[in-house]
Amino acid sequence: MKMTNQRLEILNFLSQSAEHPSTEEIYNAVKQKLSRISKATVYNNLKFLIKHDIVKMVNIKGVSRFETQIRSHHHIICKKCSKIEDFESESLNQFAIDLIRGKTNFKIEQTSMNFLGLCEKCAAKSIR
Amino acid sequence: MKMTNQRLEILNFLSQSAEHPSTEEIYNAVKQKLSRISKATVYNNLKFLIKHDIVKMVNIKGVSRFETQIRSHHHIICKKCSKIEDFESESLNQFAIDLIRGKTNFKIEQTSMNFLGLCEKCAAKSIR
DNA sequence: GTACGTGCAAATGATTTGCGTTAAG
DNA sequence: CTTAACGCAAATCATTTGCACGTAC
Repeated sequence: MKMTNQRLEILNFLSQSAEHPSTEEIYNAVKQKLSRISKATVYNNLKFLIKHDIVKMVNIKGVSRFETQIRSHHHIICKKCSKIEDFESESLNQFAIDLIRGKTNFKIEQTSMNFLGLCEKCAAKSIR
Repeated sequence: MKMTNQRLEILNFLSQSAEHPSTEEIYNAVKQKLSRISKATVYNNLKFLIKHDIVKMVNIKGVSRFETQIRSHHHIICKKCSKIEDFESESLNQFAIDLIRGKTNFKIEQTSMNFLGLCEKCAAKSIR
């Protein structure tokens, strides 16, 4: 793997970010450090990092958002404000994988669970 | 709810389709019956049907795909060929929901799990 | 009759591509 | 050196929007 400044800064930004930034947000952030970086480079690198299982992508309302793949975890997403909360449970993963094995011939490599609903704030607001 | 021919045909096509067609595919199929239908109408109706929990959307490699919301089920997706297999398990849903309740204040309304890996065919091919 | 849905064409936004240049290993 | 990565601009693709007209209720 060839390591470039651009790749490093993207990864650096992603690993420090608790949010799940979009391509646009990543581009703007990295631009602070590498003013000449292009969007194509951001796209290329995100694709590269995903292929190498370093970064993970979630699609929320048609927008791609990214995060570093630290450990397998899942997302709890607010339907209204798009806020994402991370959620991790090894037992849930194991439960799911055990269940699937035998039922299908797919070779499962990765699980991605999204739970959709309302966050505390939006739930409070919607009681009219 | 106002029911139109366009809406009916889209729904009709989706409920007969075992695949998970994209907007483009839905448009082409419905065009056979309603030759004057526009893409905007397809988009509008899909959005409408999702809002009313009649249709569900999955995003695979940046492309939106749709299916009728018969029962809550999950997807097993091939990373290579994008083939989608449906997978249903009430006990898995229950396990996940029970686990989350208490850990977070989100009000979960819907669960969506995607399992990524290789289908039988692609797995066989990749043994080089 | 009226609000909502439709078809069309143009606009927008995200992502990809082609290509000449640059830099990592 | 050589190959992968970069930056830029143009191209493509999915989706949205504005608007005049049509139709379900």
